[in-house]
Amino acid sequence: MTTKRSPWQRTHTCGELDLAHKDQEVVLNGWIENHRHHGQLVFLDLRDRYGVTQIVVDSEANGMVAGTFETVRRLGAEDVVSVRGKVRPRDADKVNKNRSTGAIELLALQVIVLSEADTPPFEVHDKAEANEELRMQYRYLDLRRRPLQEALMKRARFVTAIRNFLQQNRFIDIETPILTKSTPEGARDYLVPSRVHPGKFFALPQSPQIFKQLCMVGGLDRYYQIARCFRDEDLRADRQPEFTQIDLEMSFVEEHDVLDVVEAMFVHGMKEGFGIDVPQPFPRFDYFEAMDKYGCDKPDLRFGMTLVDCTELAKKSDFKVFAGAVATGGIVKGICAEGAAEKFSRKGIDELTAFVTGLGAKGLAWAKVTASGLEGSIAKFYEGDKGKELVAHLGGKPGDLLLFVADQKKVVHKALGDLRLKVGGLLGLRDPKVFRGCWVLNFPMFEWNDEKGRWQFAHNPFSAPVNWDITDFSVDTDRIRSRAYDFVMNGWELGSGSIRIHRPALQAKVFEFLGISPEQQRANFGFLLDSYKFGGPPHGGIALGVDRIVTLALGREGIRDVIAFPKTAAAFDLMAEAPSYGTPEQMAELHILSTAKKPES
RNA sequence: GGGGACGUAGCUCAAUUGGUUAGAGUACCGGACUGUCGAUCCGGUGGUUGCGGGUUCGAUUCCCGUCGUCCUCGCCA
Repeated sequence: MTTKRSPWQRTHTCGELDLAHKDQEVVLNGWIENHRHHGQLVFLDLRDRYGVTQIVVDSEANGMVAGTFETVRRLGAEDVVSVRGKVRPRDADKVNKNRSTGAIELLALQVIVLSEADTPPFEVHDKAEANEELRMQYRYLDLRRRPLQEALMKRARFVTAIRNFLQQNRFIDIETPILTKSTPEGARDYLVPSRVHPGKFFALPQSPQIFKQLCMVGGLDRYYQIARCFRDEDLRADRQPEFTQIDLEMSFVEEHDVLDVVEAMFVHGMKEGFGIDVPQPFPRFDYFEAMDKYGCDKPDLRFGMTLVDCTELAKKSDFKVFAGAVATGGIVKGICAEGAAEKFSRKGIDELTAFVTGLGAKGLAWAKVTASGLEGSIAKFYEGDKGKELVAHLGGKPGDLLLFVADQKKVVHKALGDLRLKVGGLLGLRDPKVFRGCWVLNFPMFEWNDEKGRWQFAHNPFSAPVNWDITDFSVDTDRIRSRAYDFVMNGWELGSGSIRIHRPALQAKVFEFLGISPEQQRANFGFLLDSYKFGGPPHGGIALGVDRIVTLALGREGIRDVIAFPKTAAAFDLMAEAPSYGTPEQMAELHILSTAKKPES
């Protein structure tokens, strides 16, 4: 084997030449991004991952290899070439300040075509627009562009920082199976038929949950994995059928141990990966506190405008809507939009009203605070001292806009919580360059499923109840809390975890309450339950969504913008055209008969 | 599974109330040009208006169905 560099191979990248390389003879490799012909003088922009360098091809240049100029005349966009040339400083008035290499240009001595390109289906340079369908179909072309390259490079830096941090904090990177067992609760599984076991299927993991807990039983103490997870559910801008989590688990810990280490890890990753300083510490909210103040379990802390309970004041008023809601067991809450009075016309408020009624509220009560009192739909019910009391209760001042919803608590929180976000957005309070994290703890353990007519896990079946000694889950079920926590930033749920149950009797009791028979427990989780019989340590952990974190940090629209090869909303890979039909031979070997009608081909 | 938006030249878009030969920019091809950097100038190629059906004298336009993309509700323990 030769170790010698071939003559066409690059000595530098397209992003690194500057005045320090003056007069050097170098070789660059890259794609033709643009070409500008001036008769006997041609400019080429040569692009690689590192940047763009201007190549000058002068038909009268000394020392240029014969035929080079004719070669260059035939070049087109996206052709791959090797250019040997001499680095030449540009005149001061010809410097391109938009490029790192803008102070120089490369005077070509020889150009070799390494690969010819057809006219691409869309223009590859950054300024050209192309619809997302086409960009996904020709993803390798979109990958040549800066936005995706930047996202992938920063994503890699972030993940590397996370790995380094966890390695230094005694976590072990452990791989868990991709071919595993289907679980009955939770999201729909992707199934993989077994050839060797007729009629049986593996499932792709929705997360490594059970395996990471088994790592704790296995005495590994601290586990982590940058883990691919699979869920066969309908997609959104922030969901893909396969996605990546920073998954970790720790033994002999309580909530604060997990939260502290994850918070430090996250802050480190944001700094190293994206250069973003995230202020610490992150507030830690009890679930009900978050619901009361923000109307949701993933508060956006970039601005205030918290929900204020006005139920007591509402009782005193003659406003039938308020009184009526209270009389039927409902509540009244309001938000105070600082300085927003003049920013919302009557029409603007009508739009807000339509917004909340679309969320189930019956209407929107409002008032503008003036120097003399209140103006607006509820003003006549809150004249004089009553009005002053209301304004003071909400912390309002002249120029503020007060917005109220009266209804059952659930409706109020949904409507007013979402309204808070909408108004905050309209007032420019949700700056994408500001990052405010928080924790929400002690989620309800169960939630009622109307459709199935039974209780189900609100978080996951392994989350411990706050009270270890609980014996009967059927008493005050809706008030039982679990030691589950969410990691939230700017209104996005970025991570979720819990302290787990590690005692088999308690785990069995939880399953029993949810109507999962001992036989089902054995069939689905037997190996986990068995493991606890041999000494399961107290443990807990969390999983953070890498795709969402990167999307948020870079201010992108959706997670497809930070994934190299994403799928469509219908979970289809437009480039690979996956999934595809199995051949009859494959199907037979896998003991599979499809009931789907295959379109005539 | 439900709702909504979109689908016209390789790409990004336009096309009056349903009316003449479906246009523009860009890309591409050809020509001119030795200092451009989103080069410029001149000329040219390029269309199953996603697909199928219907209404109509006439459909890019209206209706139905279907396919695809995106958003959203359900769903995502």
